[in-house]
Amino acid sequence: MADAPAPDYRDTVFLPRTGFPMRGDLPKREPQMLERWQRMALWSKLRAASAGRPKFILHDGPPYANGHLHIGTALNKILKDVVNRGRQMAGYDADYIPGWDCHGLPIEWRIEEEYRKSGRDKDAVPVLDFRAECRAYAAHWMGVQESEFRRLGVEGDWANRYATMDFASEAKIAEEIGRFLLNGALYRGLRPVMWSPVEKTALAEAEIEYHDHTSTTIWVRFPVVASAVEGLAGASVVIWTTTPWTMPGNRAVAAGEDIDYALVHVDTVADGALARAGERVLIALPLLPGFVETAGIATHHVVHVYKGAQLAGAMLAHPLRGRGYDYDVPLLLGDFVTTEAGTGFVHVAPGHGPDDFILGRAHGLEVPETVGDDGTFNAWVPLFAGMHVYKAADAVCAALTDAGALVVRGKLVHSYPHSWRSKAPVIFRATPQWFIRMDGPEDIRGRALAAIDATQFVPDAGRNRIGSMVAARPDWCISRQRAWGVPIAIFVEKRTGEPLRDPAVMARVVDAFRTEGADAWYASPPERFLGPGRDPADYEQVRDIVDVWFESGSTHAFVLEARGLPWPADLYLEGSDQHRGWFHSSLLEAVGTRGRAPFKAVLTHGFVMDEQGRKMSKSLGNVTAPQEVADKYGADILRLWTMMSDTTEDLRIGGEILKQQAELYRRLRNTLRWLLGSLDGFDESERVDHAQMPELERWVLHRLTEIDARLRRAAETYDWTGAYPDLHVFCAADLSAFYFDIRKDALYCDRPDSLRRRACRTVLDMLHRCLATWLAPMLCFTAEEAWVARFGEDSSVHLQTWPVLPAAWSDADLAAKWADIRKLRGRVTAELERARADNFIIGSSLQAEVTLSAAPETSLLSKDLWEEIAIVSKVTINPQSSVGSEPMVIVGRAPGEKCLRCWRVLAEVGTVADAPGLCLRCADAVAHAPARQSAA
RNA sequence: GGGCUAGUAGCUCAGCUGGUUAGAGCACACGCUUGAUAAGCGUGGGGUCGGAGGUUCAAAUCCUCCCUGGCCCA
Repeated sequence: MADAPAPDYRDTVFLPRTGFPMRGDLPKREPQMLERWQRMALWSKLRAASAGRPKFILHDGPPYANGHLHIGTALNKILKDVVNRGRQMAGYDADYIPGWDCHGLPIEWRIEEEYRKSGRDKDAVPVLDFRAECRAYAAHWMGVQESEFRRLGVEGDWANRYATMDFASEAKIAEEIGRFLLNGALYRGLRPVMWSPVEKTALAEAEIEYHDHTSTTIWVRFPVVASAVEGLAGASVVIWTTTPWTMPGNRAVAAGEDIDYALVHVDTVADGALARAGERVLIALPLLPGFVETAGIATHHVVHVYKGAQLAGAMLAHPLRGRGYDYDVPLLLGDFVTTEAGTGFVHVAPGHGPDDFILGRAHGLEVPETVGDDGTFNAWVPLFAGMHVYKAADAVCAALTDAGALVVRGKLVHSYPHSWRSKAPVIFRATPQWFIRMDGPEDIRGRALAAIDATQFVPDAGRNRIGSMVAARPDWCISRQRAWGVPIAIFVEKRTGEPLRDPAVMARVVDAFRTEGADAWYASPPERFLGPGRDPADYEQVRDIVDVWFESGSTHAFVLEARGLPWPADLYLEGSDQHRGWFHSSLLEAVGTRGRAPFKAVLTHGFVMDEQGRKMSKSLGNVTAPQEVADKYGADILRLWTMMSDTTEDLRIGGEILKQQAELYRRLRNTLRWLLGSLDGFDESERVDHAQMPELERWVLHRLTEIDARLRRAAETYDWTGAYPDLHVFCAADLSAFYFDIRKDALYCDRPDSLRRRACRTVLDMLHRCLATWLAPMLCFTAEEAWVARFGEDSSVHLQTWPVLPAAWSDADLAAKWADIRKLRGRVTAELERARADNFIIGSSLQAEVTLSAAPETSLLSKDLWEEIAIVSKVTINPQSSVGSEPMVIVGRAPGEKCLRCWRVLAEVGTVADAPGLCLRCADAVAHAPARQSAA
């Protein structure tokens, strides 16, 4: 007996047992999960299961069908997916229809590029063939992006996704334009627009970017020919401009009302200066010193100083008078004139600038169309006909010099608008365009502002941002001179110049588009739409297409309304750049046609930066691609990253950050794994009522009610920031490091019928159900795996709703008490550590005996419970506590032998006959518990 | 250049209606465990709260300016 081997009790211990692997192996497992959901038709099951519940509609803002997903698009879609799944599991019917934006310049540009590469001429190709190529291109990328979105776990009605190029969409877009036509808000006007001579089209603000550009600057004399003011006869007004090519379009000069202007007599000039001794010029007084130097004026004296208001009304000569520019040029007042640069006089060309246009219109000036589509001067323009405006500087300067009008010529590097596609500089050019008016009888602006007030913004700063834009924006120019889009399918009566406002014509157009697509506009003769009784010769068929922002601004009409979904949508969710983009155009479109916003709430997120907070760019090599993350770590890791970030601000991503996310994931996964293992063989008969549970279990259930409230609030308000980090802390700090660690003893070693163990397993069951369903919106793959591991292949966590927790579980007093308990426990673990480090008294905490004294907290629990909570073998509570002093913790070696089964060190070990090396509890357990079944 | 917005430990975030030695998780170091084990537990180090002024008895928290990012606009 003395040398008999120690009995091995390992098989009598209830260790965790589960097939749920420790390692996620997500890149491999996730695609299999996607196939499984496809097989089980999860989407239709979801819709069927939630039929009759309150609808939740997040209306998808369409990404552009061009190229692979980038991280920002992935972030956006994941966030949408979590919001949708969250609402679904909170008890709604969250129907989600993803969609794409298909028309527009970028795709058209790509097709043109292919043409150029293969030496084909775009203009020689029939427009319908060209459009067909664009359509095929967009369709291709829609397919690519769909599979990339789905790989990220994004769930939605993919089979019925929408696209702006669907025939039904094109028809609806035409119909929406028709609404503006019929209600009078649509008009044709001449306007200076940003025009790209390279692409031969007007550009939207979104299509413009600013780069440095070197411009020729000129100072030019405008001789005064008539003025009510004494002493101006024979003098010249000097203007300054950075765009010499606009001189042929000059029709006025503007001065500032309150600016002081000096009448200067030039006495002497430097050699080579174009300024002339003896001449008199007008210059804004603050700008005189700079001008004198620039113009090479050696000596001068100021004859008189006038206010701008005094000068107004003077009549000037165009500097090229006698060379085809013989009209008079009035001197007007403009509030846009400043003395920051130039001469304080602004040359006004109504066809070439917004300020110029507005001032010209106010004074009834002509708006000459001096420049054609291709950026060359029109044939009627004297001196410069046929010349390209970018190459006109020398010619204009030569002509001005010849006319004796040029005072100085210089160069300036400044920020100048360029086309974002061709990178070429753009010009302002007056062209006929179609507009939706903001301040007509329809009062789109006023109603849009009211709609903004009535909308919930998350975060609230968005309201201010979109509000100031709407308040300040000009009329909406919706026409584009391009091929790939929905035509502005209307006719203009040649006799009156008025658009034809006939609902029957609109209806014919819409019907044709619905069955044949917008190509019908190009493929059919006009009489098909005009109908009988109208002579096509009397009408001009508009060939412009509509701004793509108008199309995407109409998605609410063809995705929600046309499909019978609730309108307005509950939520629009996009990046913060969409304040000027989709939120904005959707708002104006819906307000203009339906009088209110198409959304009840707007959520915005920030942009994704690299780990240093810098913008991602190929040249910096700091780009993180969502596909690579999914392939290397798994989509759940990317989803986790999204939800662990503060999405209201810009977020960061990179190698280190992703590694950290993988660590966070491991904690969540192992929590689920241990739960599953510890619930092995769980039977309903084990359940214990809340009232019979130990306080520790009731405390866990209390914590569940807190997390539950947190998540439900997130689902309701869409503000998920911090919700999942809180859940993670719960798993790490409350469960793994505290509750699980404490309960391992009871779970592994107690008799299966012990109340303590049954209560624990009851709680573990609840924990598993809560964690799996709570994590499901974020970790859609892993949560499913953890659900199926317990409830079988036919089940799905996504068909569940979040458990409704009994209100009785919430117990604030208990929470306060256990906060104190954990504080004291912290002192014990710190003391145990010191005992380990300093004196090598103990290794495992079960080798320790702890004496607690001198504080009221020690009486919070009984000696036995302190042993449980502190995971030590013996606790002694010293009754001689003096109230109010710091608790004293003394650590020693626990007396007795180590129980071979539960490893507690107790004096009682070995006292039971037939149970060598066991404590009383374990002896009892071994005697009464059947040997464990071997794992299946 | 203008509007909006941010800058708290190596990382992700709390704290910010001004008030005890600024917190958490992760990472890191050290240790324990070897019955969650390519896991688990504990202890610890680490921050002049972007910078400079100012208000106040007291500022990460309020004000001003500056620096560095970001989005939008010009």
